[in-house]
Amino acid sequence: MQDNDPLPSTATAVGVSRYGRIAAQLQRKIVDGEWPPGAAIPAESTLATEFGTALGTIRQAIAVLVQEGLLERVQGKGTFVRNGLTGASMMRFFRFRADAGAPVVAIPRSEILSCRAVRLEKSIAALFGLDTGARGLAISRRRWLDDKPRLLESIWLPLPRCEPLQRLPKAEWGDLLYPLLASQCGITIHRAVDEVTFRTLDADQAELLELPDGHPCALVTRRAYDLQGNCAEYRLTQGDAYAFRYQADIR
Amino acid sequence: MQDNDPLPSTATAVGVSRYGRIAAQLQRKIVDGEWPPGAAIPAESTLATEFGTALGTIRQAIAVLVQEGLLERVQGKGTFVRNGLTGASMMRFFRFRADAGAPVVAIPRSEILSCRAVRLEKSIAALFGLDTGARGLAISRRRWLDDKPRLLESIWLPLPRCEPLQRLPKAEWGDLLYPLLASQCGITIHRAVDEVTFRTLDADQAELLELPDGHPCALVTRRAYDLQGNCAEYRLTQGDAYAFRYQADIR
DNA sequence: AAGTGGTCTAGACCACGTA
DNA sequence: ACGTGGTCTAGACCACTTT
Repeated sequence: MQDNDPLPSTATAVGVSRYGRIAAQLQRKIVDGEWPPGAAIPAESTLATEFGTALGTIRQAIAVLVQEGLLERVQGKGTFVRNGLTGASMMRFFRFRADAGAPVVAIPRSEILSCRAVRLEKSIAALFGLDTGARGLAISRRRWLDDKPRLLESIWLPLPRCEPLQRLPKAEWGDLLYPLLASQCGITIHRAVDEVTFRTLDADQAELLELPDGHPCALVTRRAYDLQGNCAEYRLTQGDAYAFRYQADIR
Repeated sequence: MQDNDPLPSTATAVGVSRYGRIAAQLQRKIVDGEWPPGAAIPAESTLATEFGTALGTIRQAIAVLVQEGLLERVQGKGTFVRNGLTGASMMRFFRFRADAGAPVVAIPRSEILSCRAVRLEKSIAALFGLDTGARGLAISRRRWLDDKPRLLESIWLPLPRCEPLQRLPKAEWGDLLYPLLASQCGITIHRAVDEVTFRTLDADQAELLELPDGHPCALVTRRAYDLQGNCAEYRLTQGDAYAFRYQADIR
């Protein structure tokens, strides 16, 4: 019987139970990239003999990570490491295009207005777990759908980690940030917390969105977290309030 | 070994598995009121002998209902039927009071502006599973916090079921609807789906909320469901858009 | 046919809450 | 001390997917 280190690692609610410790060890393998996104993890029976426990215990450990959204079980095929968020989910807050009932899943085109290294505001630095005055990347984007400007985004990223993006030519950015964070910086965004409030647009913002000055807008504030649970992005997104729609399920 | 009816009953995703069927049977007991909200259900071991299955199978059945939000397990004490929603959760969408960081949990005072029987709009009747032209209860409320009007609510209820409310004097309504639905009509609200959009107030609404005409407002559309999964309430809530705040967790 | 996860059994001992 | 749910074992057979 091997009975390894407790390994409280990150966010996994690890009590002292066997399956909790195993779950933490499996999570470590995912976080360290030993089991990359999309890959299948060893079969339950294999893990059971490896860890020297009963099958049911391994199943319980896997259930924890499935619940956390890190793993996905597929009957008859295996258990797979989930890919991170793509970032396309931002559109779920807005209902652009004709309300033909069809949920909009199209990815809006991204136009990078600016991208430069800055000294991070105190609160953002703290969010990233950095010291006050630490450097970060500040990105400003405008996003288009159906040849109309729809969203304005201000994005902050921690700078030692996201340095590769600084040297990347704008032409190679593409329309989605998270795949870029994965390929260039090795950061997998796995969870995000969004907060929605309402504001009005100032003159500059209104002009960029081709809306009247003072027009009401929805402001979505996003904190995105990597596999280790560290915040790796702070983002403000603004769009026409009248195009805003959000659905919440309350149990 | 007893192997009772399949009992697909309501929303429980009942495949053909043993624990699925047992989950459906347990749910039936809750829905029928045999196990009322707050009560403890029999111990796992008791249920296991009653159903003639292994303990683990019962545990799996209970897990399904816990996931659905119908049951709650408490270590060392037992497994309990959860109380329905209180309705106080509407306030989680708004941040009134000074932004002292403290989440507002206070229940706003309810002022009933009107309450009368009407012919339901086609779409609402369909939502309730009633024929077009069926009757319903239409309620208009204004809700106060800190001696200021904060929210306007329009509520529709299906009428054969909610008849007791029609005869109830306004003085006895109190501030929350759902406890009233439970005590007067035997309806337990167990789940709700909210949708948030953005509007502006018309003159009448603005006056009632003591805001300027045309002021931006958030509109929350709610469909509330009872234990059987039938819709038992349709509600529109409007409040100052600049006091609106909603947080969403994306995994 | 072989391998995977899904279901199920019949036990055991532990941790927690209450009396 | 007792009853509850929480953890764990060492098997078994089934359903699904791929070779």
